[in-house]
Amino acid sequence: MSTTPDVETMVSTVRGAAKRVTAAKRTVAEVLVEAHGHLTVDEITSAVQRQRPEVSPSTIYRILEEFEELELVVHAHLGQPAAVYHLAGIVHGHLTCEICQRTVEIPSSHFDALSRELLARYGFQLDRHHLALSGRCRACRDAGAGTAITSGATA
Amino acid sequence: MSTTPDVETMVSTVRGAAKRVTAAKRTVAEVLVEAHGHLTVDEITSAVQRQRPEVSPSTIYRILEEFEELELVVHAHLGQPAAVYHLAGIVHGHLTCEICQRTVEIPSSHFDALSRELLARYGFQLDRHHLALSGRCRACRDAGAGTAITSGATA
DNA sequence: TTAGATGCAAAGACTTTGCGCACTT
DNA sequence: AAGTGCGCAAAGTCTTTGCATCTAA
Repeated sequence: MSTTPDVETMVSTVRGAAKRVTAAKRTVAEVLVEAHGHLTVDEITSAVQRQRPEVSPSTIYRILEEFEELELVVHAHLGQPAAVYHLAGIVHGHLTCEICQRTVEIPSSHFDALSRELLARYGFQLDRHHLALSGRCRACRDAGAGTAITSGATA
Repeated sequence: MSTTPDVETMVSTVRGAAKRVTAAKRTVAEVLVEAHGHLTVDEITSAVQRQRPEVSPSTIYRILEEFEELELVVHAHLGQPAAVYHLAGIVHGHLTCEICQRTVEIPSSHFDALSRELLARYGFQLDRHHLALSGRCRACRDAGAGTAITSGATA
């Protein structure tokens, strides 16, 4: 039921919800489908503007909000202030290193036991789309805090 | 090693770090010690200003930053954009309901197994001070999304 | 045709920064 | 006395909102 949507599916969903299919929406959908990791609104905006320079950030926000209501995308808050978005259906957890800020995606199955425990003990239904944990990645731990950013930037 | 600090301990730590002990810092320390849950900067500011109206938010930010460097406090990002702060030593996880925004604190022991798994599998050292998960609390699940805010506000 | 979507600009929430004076040491 | 820390105000980042216009249906 939660397979990664493609552009056509997304377009159909929008249409099916009695919303309008616009060029901006189509482009955002394309960008999200082509992107592999998570993208900030800024990144999405830049990518969209490469094709359609007139599209404004506020429109991106509105489109993402709509896509989220339609359960086409989900967002998460990782280490940085700006939220990141990715397609729904790619259900996974995020491990963000608080030193180098890099994020690793891990299968959400790692959360199975915890999830069951939280439900049983607290009646709390874990949202598997928003799983974000912070800590220190191996590289930064090895480097001993501080001298961490060796190879790249955000993944 | 990580017992909850009291005001005196905090003051000593500040002094020991060759930082100055000011009225504002003392008041922030008091507020944090007296508070039981986590507080936003806004809440801390209001509480501090009740005693010292001249203290400005920017000072609170600077003091919290210093306290965090001294490992006296930690902050976490729960559902809302504003970060929340609490004393270090109160190591626990946070479960935030994405409907009613209420947060429950749970013992971090729930994360033991997951923590071991992440370390073994990814070399990722989970930061037990920043544990924040979102999902739906029992009340909101029972109420069936939407009609959720029945009793109170943020805990 | 007509209501939803967009673009632009302004406002809003949260946080950071610059600067000169006050206060701790 | 010396220099850190503070108050105030301005700027910065991320996000939301208002409104006139445009456009998908």
